[in-house]
Amino acid sequence: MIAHKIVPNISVDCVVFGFDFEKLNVLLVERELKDEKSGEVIIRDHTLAGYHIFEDEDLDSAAGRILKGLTGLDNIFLEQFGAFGQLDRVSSPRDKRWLDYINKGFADRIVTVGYLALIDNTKVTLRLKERNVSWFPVSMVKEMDLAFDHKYLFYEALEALQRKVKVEPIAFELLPDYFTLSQLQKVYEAVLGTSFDKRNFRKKVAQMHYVIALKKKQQGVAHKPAQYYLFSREVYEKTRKGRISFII
Amino acid sequence: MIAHKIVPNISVDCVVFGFDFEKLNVLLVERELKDEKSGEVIIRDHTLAGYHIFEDEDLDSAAGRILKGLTGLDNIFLEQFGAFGQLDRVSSPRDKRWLDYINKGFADRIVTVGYLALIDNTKVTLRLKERNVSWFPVSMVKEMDLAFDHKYLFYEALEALQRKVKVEPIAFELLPDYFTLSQLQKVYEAVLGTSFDKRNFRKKVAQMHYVIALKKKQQGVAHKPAQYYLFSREVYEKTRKGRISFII
DNA sequence: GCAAAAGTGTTACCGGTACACCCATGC
DNA sequence: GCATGGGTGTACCGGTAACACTTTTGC
Repeated sequence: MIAHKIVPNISVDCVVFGFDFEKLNVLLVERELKDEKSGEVIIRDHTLAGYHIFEDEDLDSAAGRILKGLTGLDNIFLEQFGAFGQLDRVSSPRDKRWLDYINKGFADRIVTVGYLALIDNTKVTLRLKERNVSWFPVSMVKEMDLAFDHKYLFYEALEALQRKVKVEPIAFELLPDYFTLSQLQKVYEAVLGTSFDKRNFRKKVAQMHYVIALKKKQQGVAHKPAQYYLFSREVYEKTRKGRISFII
Repeated sequence: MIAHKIVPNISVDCVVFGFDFEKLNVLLVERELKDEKSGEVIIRDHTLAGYHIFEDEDLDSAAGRILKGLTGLDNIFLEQFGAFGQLDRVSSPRDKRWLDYINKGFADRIVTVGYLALIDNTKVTLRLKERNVSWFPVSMVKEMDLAFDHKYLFYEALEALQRKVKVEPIAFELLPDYFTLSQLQKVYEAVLGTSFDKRNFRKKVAQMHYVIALKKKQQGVAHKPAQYYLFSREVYEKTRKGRISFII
């Protein structure tokens, strides 16, 4: 393995969202520091998935590399939601102690670029146990301790997700390749924190010609089996409407 | 004046838009390099308004500082539209030569944070002539030479502006405090590159209760004088609709 | 046969769009 | 009085929202 030189004052942090057909979850990494002598736990909290960028990679590659490391997946949906450079973002006593401890030559002043990542839960559950990484319901984050300004970054990412999901077909990134309309509805509801009328929802989806019914149906379920659908990006790109009107 | 230490590998670049009641313009800084002996012009092109951040300021402050320097204005509308860290963004021969020439200790690898700035033209026209800075019609940029990846940044900013203007009340940032409805319509048209029906546009504005008619009317114009309006952010914040529906 | 989720239509209202003429002012 | 931009209403259409029952399957 080649040793890459890190850029000491620039990092990327990924807010990775996943959907378990019930609720929206976020991927967090456990951070633990024990006193070397007493074994007493000094720090135990969580961080976003992030790391410094390398001298020889750009920002998107750095984010991709981090996600690949955590999930084993390439081609994850990734989009910036902001750059954060507050002077004090890395300087709480707890965080300073942590930085001293890991001692990798990071700067005191770190600007981080936040990436929103959406992943299909069904493709990753396996790999997570190998690492101190796990899914947490989005609703639980507000009671958790997160390192640095990561709680702030998390909420910025969540807002970006909520904004974008209304306007771009990104909800599909949280679902498997084949999904039912109920699952699709639940993603939207989980992300936006609302609920929709089933019939109206389906009428709307019916107008999205890029959501295509398959021959396949659910099997082995104790109710009327649902039709599977897929999202076609090609059809989307061809048929997207150029809505020019602006909103009140 | 205190000497601030710059961060050699992090900059901000501001894409400053202005509106002259006709078309959308962008503020660009002339860059010129002459050969010391022959006086021959080696580089003459334009750059965005940008500079490295200082060790003791955050990203927003850096952008604010740069704008203050160019326009004399505080409280300009400022919003990030992305962070850019391509490995080659600063490495064309021309740009390398320029960096050698100014020789301020910048790094080879610079990550820049792009800021979208919207300013009220009527408040700045005075100060510009003092500097090698001027307004260019947005439509002219495609034929211009811009430094580094600034043309790319410019178009990213323009797209961000077009996206946001449909969804947030930022068009007002490009207008004076008091404006007529025709002026408002023209801003939207200039930004989005479309045209709207006058009656429909006014019906829409009538539903924006945060656009408030004043007693004042235009004076000295060779036609029916127009009513002035103002944008009230307070009313906007109070009455904004929580549209939850998503778009096809 | 019953529990569980899938699937389906109608009506009422509102917002969007298309479209043409009169008004107030300066010169 | 004429040129210039300001200002206004109506009819149609399509999208959104509210609402309840039947269907298919596993057990």
